[in-house]
Amino acid sequence: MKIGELSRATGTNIETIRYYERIGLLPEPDRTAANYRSYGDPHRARLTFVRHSRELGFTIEEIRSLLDLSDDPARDCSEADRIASRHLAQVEEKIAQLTLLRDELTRIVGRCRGGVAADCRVIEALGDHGHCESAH
Amino acid sequence: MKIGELSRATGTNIETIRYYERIGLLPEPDRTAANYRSYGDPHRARLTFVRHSRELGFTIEEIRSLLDLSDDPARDCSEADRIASRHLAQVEEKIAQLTLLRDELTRIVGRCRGGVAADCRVIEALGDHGHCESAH
DNA sequence: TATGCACCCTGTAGCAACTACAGGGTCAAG
DNA sequence: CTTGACCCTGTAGTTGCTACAGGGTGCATA
Repeated sequence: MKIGELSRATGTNIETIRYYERIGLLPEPDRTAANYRSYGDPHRARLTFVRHSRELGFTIEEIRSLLDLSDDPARDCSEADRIASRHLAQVEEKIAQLTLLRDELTRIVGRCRGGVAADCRVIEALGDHGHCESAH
Repeated sequence: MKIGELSRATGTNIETIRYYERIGLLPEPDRTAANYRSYGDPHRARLTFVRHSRELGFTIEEIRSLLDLSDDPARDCSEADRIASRHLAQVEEKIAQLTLLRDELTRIVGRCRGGVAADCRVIEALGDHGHCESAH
């Protein structure tokens, strides 16, 4: 399959596929006589793995480790679990942070009573951390 | 006050202060005879505004608009409210996304039973979107 | 007086993870 | 035989910083 087909099959931008190849996340595919990239099912599976992992928020380096692991079926699975667990912890931390932030923003937005900028409670709140209820 | 003092007073990296000046978020300060930047209270207040807004997740461009607004006290406050409300909506959207993601990751991590990579449920789940319960 | 040290300056390059060209080649249909 | 869709390489841009390299300044101490 050519790069456009792989792109459609996986919902990945063509430029992104070439980028993944450039950084060594995807192997270099064979080329046709016209120097077009030619992909097979293993490429598609690997790209699907990468995209799915990216959607779940794993970094490229984490994905590299996970791919290394799956390329070596005899290795112990615990590293995959460790990477995923650590990532889960980061996501939970991010949710906690954003929740504080949302509460703060809700308070700030709620203060708006219209009028001119000189009296704007939103602008006032942004300039003065003292109005905040939580650390962020 | 010199840049190091401003840095300590606002908890902002020196390089970041110079970066904000370069992109026009902070005005160019006066210079001493030795060409050192010399800041006053208005600079500190403006930088505090910027940092606080950044902590709340506003983009540089949003902050630019908010600063323009506060520089012109006669303008209507509604744009500030609009920017903050839109940002709040984005934060809520992000929380919702991350919550789905967290649930998916929790499911994936929970599947790990140890063993070798060939049988790894984590790696399997990453390679196959079909295991997922929600869109992400 | 020398010298160390903390601080300041400019300018440029790097980070993540793409995205967007510019400027060209290939191929099948009408 | 030309039009249009597709492909190629290489480079530069995005956001919001951060990290140098290579230099100058200012003050205290030996």
